[in-house]
Amino acid sequence: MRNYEIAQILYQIADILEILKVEWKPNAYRKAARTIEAMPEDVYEIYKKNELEKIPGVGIHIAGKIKEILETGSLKYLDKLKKETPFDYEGLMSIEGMGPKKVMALYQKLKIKTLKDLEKAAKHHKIRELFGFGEKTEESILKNIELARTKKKRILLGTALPIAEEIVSGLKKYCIDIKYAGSLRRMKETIGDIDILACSENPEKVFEEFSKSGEVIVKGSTKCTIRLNTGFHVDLRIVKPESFGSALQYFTGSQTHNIALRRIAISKGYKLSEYGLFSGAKQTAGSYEKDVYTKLGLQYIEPELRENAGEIEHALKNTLPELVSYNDIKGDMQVHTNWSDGENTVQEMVKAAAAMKYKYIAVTDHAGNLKIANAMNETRLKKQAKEIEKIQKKFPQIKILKGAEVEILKNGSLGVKNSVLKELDVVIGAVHSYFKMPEKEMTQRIVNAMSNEYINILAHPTGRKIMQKLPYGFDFEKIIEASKKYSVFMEINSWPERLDLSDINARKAMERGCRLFVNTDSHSVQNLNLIRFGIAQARRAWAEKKDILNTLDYEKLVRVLKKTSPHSKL
DNA sequence: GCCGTTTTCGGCCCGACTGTTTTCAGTCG
Repeated sequence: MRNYEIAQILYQIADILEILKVEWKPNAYRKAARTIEAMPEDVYEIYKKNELEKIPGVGIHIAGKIKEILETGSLKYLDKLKKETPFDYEGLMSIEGMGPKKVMALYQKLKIKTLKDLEKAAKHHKIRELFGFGEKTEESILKNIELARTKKKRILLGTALPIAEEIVSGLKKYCIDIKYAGSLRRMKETIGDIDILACSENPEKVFEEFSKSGEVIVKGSTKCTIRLNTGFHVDLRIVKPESFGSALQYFTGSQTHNIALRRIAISKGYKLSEYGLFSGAKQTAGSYEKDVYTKLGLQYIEPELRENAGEIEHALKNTLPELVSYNDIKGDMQVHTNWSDGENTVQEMVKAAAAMKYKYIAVTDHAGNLKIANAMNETRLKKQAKEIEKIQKKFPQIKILKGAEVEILKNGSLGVKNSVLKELDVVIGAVHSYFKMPEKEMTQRIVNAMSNEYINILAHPTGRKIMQKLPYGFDFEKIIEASKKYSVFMEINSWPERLDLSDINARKAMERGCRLFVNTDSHSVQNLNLIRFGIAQARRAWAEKKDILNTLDYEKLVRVLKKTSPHSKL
């Protein structure tokens, strides 16, 4: 049972309790759910240590329920609650504008149980007759049912960021300041909607220009929401300059981070809102985001850390890590060319990397017997090595490492002979087949591969693809141990649908003493820019510069690849 | 249901927008 699943159960309880008009308990369950959802440590581990009640927001009762969930896989309390709400509350509440109160009212007055019932009632104009409902509510229900059918759920960070950047740059000329906020600024792997914050002397003009990008859903004096033709929502908020910092703080979230921050504000006699930090009627901070944190007695917290996953406690004690920066990367360690399945030549890739001021780049085309991806055999590897040597002479400012991405076979051996691997500067191992092996065998397979003396990097270690494919089952703890034992380093793959290791797994690995690489797995020149997504996940995992090995100078990097010093001494 | 250098009882983040009703409840973020 994963943290996510436990959180979902607690959210369900909160929803039902809210429908049943129970006071405050929904907040308590929701708070516990959010904490658990964002926690890097497995709840199961905490349960084993008998420390469930140490989780913030979890008291004796919720701890008992988590225990039951972990021990039996279900929860009697939830089953009982579900019986009290014999209608599809989840489906009904998934309709925009439908909350617990309306869902319950419609059930009691019209016996509406399902989305179908709801649609039918609306079409027959039954809803407008009810007290508290009206014609417009009925129309919006019909419209939103239709939209829910086509609605896209969350989208990848790599998809959302360019959209946001385009909107921001288009509106810039009408604004004093404009920035994207929300989960996008926190660089979360998926984004629910895009939040943009601006201050301007002519807000109406900004809203007018903004409205051209999509269909207007909500429009007030300070806020406008549009729907892009992909179904995706973009919010624009306009505030006064003296509130821009506090608004940026507020709209960056996360929600749990903000709630925690506001509680600190209250405990110090302040009130914190998007308009500023107030002591009575007097604003003590607001123009600059940093001031909000400073005035609350906190270290500035980078957006990527704002998940209420320990960052506030550290900020209070001034012990936050100095995160690896977006400029710290000195080279990319996984890059494909047209020797295998990449689009560009070695020279084009090297030239692009040099333009990024990289000090080194590893050319790591697929090698071995992999049927897909045009993998190279021994002869072609040798040929490519010669070409690399030629190109190296043309680009003295950047070191080109000869490498390969090698298949980890079913039994854990590598798809290329050791005598060939020996000649390479860097060897990347990856699982590309037999994803559904039993957990024990998969673990042993990967550990076997890592014990090979020439392998350096384990690529996209869990094999997950966001919103498409779950990680293959294996014991992550054992891989962490193998990583340290054999000096084979896991990567954070920057590809937006991979981001593998994830922020949570990367943090777990680093807490256990692992160092990582951040690579793009580029298949074209443009892909080299994906590195920012990988670095973002490293930052979300609390990585400092020392934790990321491709921040090292070339000379030190080579020592790492030659495995001459143990993992712990790097 | 949780939590406490104001409290073991009595609070619980805060504000915008919409639609309904006519001063506010519900929903959303």
